[in-house]
Amino acid sequence: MQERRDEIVAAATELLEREGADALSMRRIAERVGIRAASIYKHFPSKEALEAAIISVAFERQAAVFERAEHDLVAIAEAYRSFAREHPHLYRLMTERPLRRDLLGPGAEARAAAPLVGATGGDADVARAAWAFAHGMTILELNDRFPPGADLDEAWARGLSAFTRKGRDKRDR
Amino acid sequence: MQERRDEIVAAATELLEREGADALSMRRIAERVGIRAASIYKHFPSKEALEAAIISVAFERQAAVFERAEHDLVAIAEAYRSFAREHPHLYRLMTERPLRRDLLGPGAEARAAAPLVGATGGDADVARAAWAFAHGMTILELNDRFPPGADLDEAWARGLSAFTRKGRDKRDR
DNA sequence: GTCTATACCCGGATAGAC
DNA sequence: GTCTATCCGGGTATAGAC
Repeated sequence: MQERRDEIVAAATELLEREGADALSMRRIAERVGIRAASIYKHFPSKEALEAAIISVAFERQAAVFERAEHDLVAIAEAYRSFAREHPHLYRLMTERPLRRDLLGPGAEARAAAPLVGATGGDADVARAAWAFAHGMTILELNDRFPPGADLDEAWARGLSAFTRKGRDKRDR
Repeated sequence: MQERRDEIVAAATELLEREGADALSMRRIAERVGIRAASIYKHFPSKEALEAAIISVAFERQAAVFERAEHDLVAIAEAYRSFAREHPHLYRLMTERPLRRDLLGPGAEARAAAPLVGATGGDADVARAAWAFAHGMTILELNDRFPPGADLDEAWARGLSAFTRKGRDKRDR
């Protein structure tokens, strides 16, 4: 009977994506499933555990998307940005707090990260820098922090060129 | 009698820095000032307005720090990271939500941003990319998102070199 | 400009019956 | 595994006296 568990995670994810983190209460989640809030505790020990399940599924979805852009840093960056724009509340839940890794599905985080590591030639420092850039652009855009007229495509291009051989050649030519 | 107003902002900032965003309630703030929560509404129309005042002061503090690192991107980046590590909860308040610019002190945001724009030679796209990188590194570090052994100094160096002439020369040599 | 009192709403979580 | 009932806590904000 893991089906009910999955159903709760799916309902919670949909609620989060539609209405944001403030709407993600045990009562609202239960309402969507058609049960009472207390019953969720038969499937998850705490709200935190349920959130970790939401995040685990989201990592797997991300991994599936990133793998399709295999080994191309620019394509991965585009997929990263698109995922966040399509699921802004989910993306925030995934990134804006420390991760409860002990509650995540095993390997989920690593699977989501693998394509980027591959695309940066296995250099972990460069991969981290590239991720930081991508996350920074993404979250600042979601939070409306750039000025209204800002050309974000151009800012992305300027930043990404730092992490690609081709980009450096082009800029320094 | 703006003194009381300033006193409230100072008390709220201290409370935020010590105990984090969850502790920042009108009741807790008032307690620190030695008044009742209801009295705060004689000085601020809403909690949001009080938060905006906290952020305005924080921008001015940031501006003062960044100006000391004038025109040197690496020095500004170091100051940026240091500010966030010294005031993590304040930094989160400043960055993790859309800004209520209509409630901020005039020019505060621009003064904090000016040193970075200057250091990137006035190229707004590069300045935005550099800011995104710095924010991404900073917030991911604050949220413990990098692996335990990660060499963040090195990741910072790799990313920053993208935005400096010197860095590019060195890497491509 | 501060107080008391309160309206009004929400949250996570547990006990115990069925 | 679901329910009802409840505990216990918290929050922003307002009314009206002083």
